[in-house]
Amino acid sequence: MLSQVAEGENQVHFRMHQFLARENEKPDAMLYVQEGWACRYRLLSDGRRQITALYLPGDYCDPQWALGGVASQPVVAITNVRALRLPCRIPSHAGFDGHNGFWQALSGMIERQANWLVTLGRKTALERVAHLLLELFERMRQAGLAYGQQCAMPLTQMEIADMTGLTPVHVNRTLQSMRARGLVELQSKWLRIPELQALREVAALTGQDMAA
Amino acid sequence: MLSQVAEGENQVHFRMHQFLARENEKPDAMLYVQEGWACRYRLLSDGRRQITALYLPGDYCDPQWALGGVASQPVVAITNVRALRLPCRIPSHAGFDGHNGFWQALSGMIERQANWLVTLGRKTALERVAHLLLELFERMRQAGLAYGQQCAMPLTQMEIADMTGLTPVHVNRTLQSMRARGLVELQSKWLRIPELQALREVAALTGQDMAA
DNA sequence: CGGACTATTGAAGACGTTCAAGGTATGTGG
DNA sequence: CCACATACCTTGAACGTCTTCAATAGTCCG
Repeated sequence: MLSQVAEGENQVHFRMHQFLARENEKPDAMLYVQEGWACRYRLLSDGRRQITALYLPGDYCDPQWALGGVASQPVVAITNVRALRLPCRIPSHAGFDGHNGFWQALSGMIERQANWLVTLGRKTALERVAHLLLELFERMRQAGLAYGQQCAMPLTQMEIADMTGLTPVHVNRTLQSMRARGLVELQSKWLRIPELQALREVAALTGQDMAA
Repeated sequence: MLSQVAEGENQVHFRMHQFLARENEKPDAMLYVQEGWACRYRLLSDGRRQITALYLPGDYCDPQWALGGVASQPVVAITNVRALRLPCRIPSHAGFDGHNGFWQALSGMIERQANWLVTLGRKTALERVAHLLLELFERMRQAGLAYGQQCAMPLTQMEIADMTGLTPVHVNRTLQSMRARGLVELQSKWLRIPELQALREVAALTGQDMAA
């Protein structure tokens, strides 16, 4: 997708739990994630945390940096991450070549964000977790990282909780319920979805929520 | 803010409850809201509704249309709306003139969306309603439509519920609690905030959430 | 092998929902 | 200008989902 020229020079690595960006920092480059997962989040003063975006291989981190010039929320590596540094500016819309993925990435991020507003505002624990697992699988599949009906899933239950707005305890119970129903198989950081359609129905998606 | 040339020709009106855009429609123009309120939302199959964005005077509806070319969620007028039709395309970033507000509007929308993820995922009813009323007041103030510590607030309690992810009944009780504490005065579509700082603390904002 | 993080389980409790009814505005047509 | 219909707001009581607290097991990795 990107030019191979001088890739090595612009490649950067982050270890698990290392920051890709800190709050209110002015990033000097956007990152094109090649390997590993990261997340953007916000922390409330009493410790409550909400993850507001996930970055998977093939994602730009973060398109918004090119708009405002500032990272308003911290981004931290969930696993080890390998990425490419890209110029942090709005590409000319005339020359779509080179970074033709930028607008698509920005649009996709806004779309996903709006979908999560619906999920966090109106859905049950079961629907929330289903939404998350489905989105992860679909995004991994589009990145060419799904194998059949399964893919890597490095999130801990606490991270799932911080994404879905639940407590880790309740995520645990919800996952058990889903396993018991045969909706998902999830163990040792690996996710398998026996019946994609069944999980879609449980997630209460509207059809516009994500690539079918 | 916008050129006065030929304004009349491009001015459009929408009545309360009329659609500014329908789901999956390809809008032929962006709208610059001059007067009135509108909202974007998503409806689940069982009737649950979540509002995902509010459009107030001075807002663009919707910047994202210029990116994807499609309105993925319906937009409906909350009050009567007067707006200007603008070309629905990404402005050249070299020529900021004319639509210099576009990037700022887009960036602001993404920012607000991320803040609502935090609120819907992690905050209590009281904090949610406080966040909403504060945001409305601040945005109205920036649009020059606040008078002292008050501004118009045309939302019904049901619309507040669909924005905050609560039930209308609980919004009612939350508002009463806020009134009893002297945090807000809200009657006949008019909002007054006696102590801005007190409400900010109740909203559990982080300082980055919105213009101070 | 030890230490820390992660997952699991149980019991009690809180916050918000649901259902239902009554009261108050608001706007329209006669 | 009043009558009426509709929408909106308010209140009460019972219920349910999810949280909180706490303790135990499992897993990973140096």
